[in-house]
Amino acid sequence: MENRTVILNCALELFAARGYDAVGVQEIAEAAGVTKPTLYHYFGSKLGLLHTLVETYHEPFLQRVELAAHYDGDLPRTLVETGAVFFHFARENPVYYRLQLALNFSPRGSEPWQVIAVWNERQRAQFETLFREAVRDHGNMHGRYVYYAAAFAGLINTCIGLWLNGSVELDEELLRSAMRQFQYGIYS
Amino acid sequence: MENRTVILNCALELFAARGYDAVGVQEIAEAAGVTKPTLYHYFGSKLGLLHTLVETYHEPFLQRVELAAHYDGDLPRTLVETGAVFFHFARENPVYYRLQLALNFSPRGSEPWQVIAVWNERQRAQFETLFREAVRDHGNMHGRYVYYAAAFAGLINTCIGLWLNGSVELDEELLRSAMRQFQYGIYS
DNA sequence: AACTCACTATACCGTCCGGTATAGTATCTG
DNA sequence: CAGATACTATACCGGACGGTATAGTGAGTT
Repeated sequence: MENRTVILNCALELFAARGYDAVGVQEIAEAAGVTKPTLYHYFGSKLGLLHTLVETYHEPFLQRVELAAHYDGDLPRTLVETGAVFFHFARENPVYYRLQLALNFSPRGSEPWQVIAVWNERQRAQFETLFREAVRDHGNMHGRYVYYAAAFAGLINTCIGLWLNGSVELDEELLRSAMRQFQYGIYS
Repeated sequence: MENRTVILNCALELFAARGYDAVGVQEIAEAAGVTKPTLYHYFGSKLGLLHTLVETYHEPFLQRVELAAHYDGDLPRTLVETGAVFFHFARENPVYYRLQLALNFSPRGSEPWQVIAVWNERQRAQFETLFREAVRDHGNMHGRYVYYAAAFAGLINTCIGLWLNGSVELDEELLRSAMRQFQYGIYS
C-alpha cells in the first residue's frame, strides 16, 4: 500500500478517535511510518489532509444517497431506501461516520467545520428536494419540508449514533421501525 | 459583577463560539479583563473552569427535567412537559446549549467529553426510567425503552439544533407537533 | 499598628504545534 | 551513462499553549 493511502487511513483513525484539533501532524506521520515532509508533499497542509479524507468518503456516499432519495411518488419506499443507504454506509465505514458526525458539531465557521459544511449542504438540499416534491402528493405537509428534511436526517443520525455506542443493532428491523415512526408522524 | 462571574461568562461565549480546545486561557483572561493567575486562582485549571461552567448551568436544568420527566400514567402529557423544559432552557440559555451540544460530540474519552458525560448519563437515566415505567402501560413498547429514550432525546436536540441555526421557531406549535410525531410512532 | 487573607500583576517555564529549507535517494527516460 | 522526476530524511523555525513562581495590594480583624 502506498504511503499516501497509509497516511489517509492513519489520519482517519486518529481524527475519529481523538478529534482533528487534538491530533498533531507529527503523530499522524509517525503512525503512518513516514515523516512530516512526506505528508506535506501529498496533502499540502493538515487541513488539506482532512479535506482529501472527507472527499474520498463523502463523494461516493452522496452519489448513492442522490439515487435513493429521488422521489418517484412512493414516499415510504423512498424513505426506507434512503435510510438503508445511510445504514449501509455507516456499517461499512463506522470510523469515518463517527468522524463526520464530530465534524458536524465542531464550532461553526472553524476550518474543520468548513470542510464538512459543503457536503452537508449538498445532503440537506437532497433531502429538502425530496420532501418538497413529496408535498405535492401530501397536502398536510405544506411548508414544512425544511423541518421534515432536518428531522429525517436527525432520526437517521440518532439511530447510527446509538449503534456506534453499542446500544442497538443497526439492522433491517431498526430501519423499518424508525422509518415507520417517522411517517406516522408526517401523515397525521 | 465579580471577576469570577465575568470569567465564567466570557469563557462560555468563547467556548461556545470557537470550541474548548481552540480557545486559550490567555484569551479568556483578556476578554474578562483579568490576568491568567486570577483565572487560575478561581478555577485551578482550564478544565476546572469548564467543569464549573457546565455544573452551573446543568445542575438546575436537570433538576427541572427530573420533575417534568416523572411518569404518572399520562405519557403524552409527560413528554410534552419534558420537551417544554428543554425548549425553555434552550431559549433561556442558547449559548450554553450550543456549547453543551458541541461537548457531546467531542472525542469520547477526551477531557471535555468527560466533563459533560456525567451529566449526560444522568439525563439518559431519567429518560430511560420514564420509558421503562411507561412500558407497563403500553405493551407494544416492551424492551425498547433504551431506543425510545435515545430517540426522544435525539428528536428534542434536532428541534433545538434547527432553532439554533435559525431554521425554525422554537415555539409551542413545534413542541406539540414534534411530540405528536414521536408518539404516533410509539403507539404503532 | 500589626497581622491575616483574598485577590491580582509581572514575568517566566518547558513543551508542543503547524509548517519549511535543504539535501539526498530511488526510479524511470533518453 | 546523463538527466529529470518523484519522493523522503534531517533539522530547524517562530509562535502559542497550559501552567506557575514571585511579589505585591487592599480590606477586614485584633
